[in-house]
Amino acid sequence: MPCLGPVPRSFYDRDTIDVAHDLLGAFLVHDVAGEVRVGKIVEVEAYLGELDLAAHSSRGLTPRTRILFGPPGFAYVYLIYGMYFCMNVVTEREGNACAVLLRALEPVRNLRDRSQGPGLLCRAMGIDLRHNGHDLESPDFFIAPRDENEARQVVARPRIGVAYSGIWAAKPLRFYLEGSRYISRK
DNA sequence: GCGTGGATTGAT
DNA sequence: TCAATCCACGCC
Repeated sequence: MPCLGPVPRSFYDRDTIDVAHDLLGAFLVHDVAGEVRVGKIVEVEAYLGELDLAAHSSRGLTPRTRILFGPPGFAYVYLIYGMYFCMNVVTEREGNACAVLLRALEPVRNLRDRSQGPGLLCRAMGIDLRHNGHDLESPDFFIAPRDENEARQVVARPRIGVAYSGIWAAKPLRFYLEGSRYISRK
């Protein structure tokens, strides 16, 4: 069982790869009209800021990427392919436009639809554009910490769907829990 | 104003 | 392999 309550903002105000690792096994919690949906994060991707050609922030500060350039601990949600949403958590200090994409959840409570893959994750959790810029310190939508005593193995692989990003495409910035049956793809 | 393409997904 | 579906963003 997840211990209830959000991780502090300082959790996000760290190196993005460290945050990505510590998000694996943590719990995404969203109160949807009184129904509390909970999923265990089993797969993420790190996006390392303006230098990372796979990151949205690599094209600079625009209306869409405003949240990425802001302080850590906020949700960056965007529409992809006109039909799905993707959720990131903003990391590192304000101005370092880094983030971690949440890619797959293991269902814990009130998750009836599949949540493997960033689009399905948002659909199952009831996340959409209204949550862009949401402060993850708030009680209705937050991330609760993982159990640090739980044994686990983290696998690093190239990120999905970023073949256009040159040398950044091959970097092992996708992380998942080894053995989880809920990761989005092999 | 117009054209292009995307951090996806599921069907063919 | 491809279509669904829509908007951000670059360029005219």
